[in-house]
Amino acid sequence: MRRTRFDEAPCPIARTTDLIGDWWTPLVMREALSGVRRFGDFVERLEIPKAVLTARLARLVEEGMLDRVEYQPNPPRYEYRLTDKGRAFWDVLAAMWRWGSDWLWPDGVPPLALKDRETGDVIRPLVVDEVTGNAMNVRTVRMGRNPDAH
Amino acid sequence: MRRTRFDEAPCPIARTTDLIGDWWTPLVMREALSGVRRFGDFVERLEIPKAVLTARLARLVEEGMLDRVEYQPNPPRYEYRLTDKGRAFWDVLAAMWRWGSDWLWPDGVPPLALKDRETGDVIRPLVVDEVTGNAMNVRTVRMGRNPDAH
DNA sequence: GGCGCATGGTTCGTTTGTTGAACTGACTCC
DNA sequence: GGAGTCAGTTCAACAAACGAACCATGCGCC
Repeated sequence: MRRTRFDEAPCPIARTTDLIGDWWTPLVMREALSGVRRFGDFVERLEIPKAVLTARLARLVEEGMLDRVEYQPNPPRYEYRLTDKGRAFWDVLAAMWRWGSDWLWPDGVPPLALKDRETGDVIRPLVVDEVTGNAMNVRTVRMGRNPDAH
Repeated sequence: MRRTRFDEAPCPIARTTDLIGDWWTPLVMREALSGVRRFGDFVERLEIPKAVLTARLARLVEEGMLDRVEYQPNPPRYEYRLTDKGRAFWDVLAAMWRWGSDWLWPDGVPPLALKDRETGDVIRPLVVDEVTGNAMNVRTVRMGRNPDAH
């Protein structure tokens, strides 16, 4: 089942897809972002085959989304800690959360919601343009040469 | 050993991952959102194996992200048109675009940028809370029971 | 009326990733 | 010294991805 790579693509979507474009990596990141650090906890919470988890964690460490840190010397035991890069990835998962909530429960509403940790208010992620604050819309956007390139 | 499915998961991230968690579907959607409709154009632009494209398009049609529309009767020829659900998926790709731009060009900046179709201004997608307008941040968020459920 | 071209696929052999169960190795606690 | 903990590795079966070849229908051209 060999797999085509996009890690050298000129498009940020393609490179991101290369990194997280499988059915386990986003869930591993979801767990990591919920505070999971240990191999056994990932296995238990996701029911992911251990061999697959080993491979995914290795890639995420290699890509700098997680750090593999020894948390006890004897016997050596390692845990996986989020880096800034990994933490920033939350935005992508939040966008997936919103779209999934809006479109993948045809007969109602998902049982889970995102909430503010302090106030408990429901949070609804929305993708906007940082400058104008306007919601995204494909029709008003195009891809073009980056004026800051070179 | 079929791949593990998450389409009945209670978590929107998991269901979304089930749908787009592979290395072609996000790119097929990227092309669809750039206006590509025809089988041959997807093949040409992505260099995707035709059998794989056939499978991906079938899934996207089944899930209601694309419509398969006959655009000529003799010989019958079909094209793939975005639905509202598919168009809404742009937000997820925009979040991936932003994260990829920020983190996957360690030695510079990607050659491509998103621009406003009218003004040409560079657009930087950002994920915020719809109510407060504040940027997302994992640390201030938790997942919990949806108060609107049931 | 036969020939090549366009288009939207299907078929198929090979390669490679996924799965899940069994196993490992270093250490601790009793 | 036996059971338990934990972070993995190994292995065999299977399924999916790859890419090249092939197919089917109709069109315009000579």
